[in-house]
Amino acid sequence: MSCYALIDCNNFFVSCERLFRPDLADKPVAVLSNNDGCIVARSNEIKALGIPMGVPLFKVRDIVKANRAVLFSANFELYGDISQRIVQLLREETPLIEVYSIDENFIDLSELPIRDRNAWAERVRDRILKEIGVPTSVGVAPTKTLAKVASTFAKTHGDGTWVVESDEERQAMLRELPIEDIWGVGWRLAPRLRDRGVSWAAQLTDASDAWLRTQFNVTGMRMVDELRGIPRLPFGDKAEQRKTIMRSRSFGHTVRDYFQLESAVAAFVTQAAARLRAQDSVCDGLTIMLQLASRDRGRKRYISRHVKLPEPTAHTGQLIASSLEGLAALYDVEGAYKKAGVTLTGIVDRSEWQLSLLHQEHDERERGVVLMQSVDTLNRRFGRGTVWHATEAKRHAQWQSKRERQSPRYTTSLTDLPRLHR
DNA sequence: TCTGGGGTCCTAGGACCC
DNA sequence: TCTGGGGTCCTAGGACCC
Repeated sequence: MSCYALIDCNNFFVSCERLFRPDLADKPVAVLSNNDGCIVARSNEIKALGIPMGVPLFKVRDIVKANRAVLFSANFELYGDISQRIVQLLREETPLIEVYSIDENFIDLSELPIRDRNAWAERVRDRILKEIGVPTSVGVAPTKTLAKVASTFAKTHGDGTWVVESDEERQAMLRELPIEDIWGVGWRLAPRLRDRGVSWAAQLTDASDAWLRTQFNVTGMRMVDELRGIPRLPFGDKAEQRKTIMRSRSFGHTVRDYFQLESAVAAFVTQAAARLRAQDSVCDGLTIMLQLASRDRGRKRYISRHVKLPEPTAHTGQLIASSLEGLAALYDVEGAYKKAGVTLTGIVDRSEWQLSLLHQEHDERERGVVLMQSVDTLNRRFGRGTVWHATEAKRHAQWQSKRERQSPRYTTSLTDLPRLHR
């Protein structure tokens, strides 16, 4: 039978900040999103104050102040580095790992010769806590969705671990799981299901497929199967192959100047293209998106334009050229913009696409790919932005987000090393 | 001609997660 | 309680073509 583990880092960004600030161990601590806009990570003390996930900072400013909560701007360089150390540790356990997000890793335990899964889960949890210093919740179950549920039970019902071995245990867990806590049921679906008398996950797995199909699309049906113990989600490398890749950022200030938009778009394309090459793919189109500074009855307004590429590519220069066509078509001198973004679409494996190529064209394209790979290697080794495209023109980069409360890059920059003595 | 069927591409936006 | 972040996937509806 299939068996997956989810290793979920508790309050991850907060845990990373606390690694170098032990004085904050039992204080209310939160981490903000880019541009210091929303709260995206909360210590238990912050959660206890009733501050929800993703809330805009301005809405909770008073309660933050009254409780002397400590706020940090997001420091992704630090979190990314700690995350990589955890992945490395897990790889010592098994190569069958899927890096799901910066703070979540799945492991396929199906084929591993483990006699006692409880003991395994506890040992892994202990290792990450002792060797890296980050507390985790480890859930083990027959599907990825159930492992995710188990990891939340590890927090609420267990001592950091929760293992589902039998079908009785699976059903017992689902009888205690409110539908809104299911991975894939959000604020829209949950009230609708409750209206129809469904409050617990077990009621979903017991429902007839005919009825379920009237409530869910393909994604929802997949989710129910997963809860029933039937794996429907891909695992491993395949799961990391994105069908779309997006990079976007809100500006620190409203932007009107075309050249600043150009430099922002070029920077986003550069990042997205590196991600595209990292999964060894090419794309055949891209969409440029701008968010307008003005609102329509409180709603955000977006405009977008899709550009079809002359041929599939992963070449940053070609992608930037096409993206600027799209930007020029969207741009209005009268416009004021809050945010820009780029989405790469029509993504296919490079090998798949190469099969359709003629021989003589092949060499020339291959040289472009090799050049780009060298750029990626340099930027990986010496830091993002070591080699960059002229259009990114740093002198125009006044669109950068706000980061007013960022902690030092303790682990990735020599100038930011913690000091023991003055 | 405004029409009927079917396919594809684009835009806008919904829904969810962290 | 549904948005002052970022990201992915999905779908409805319109335009356009055959």
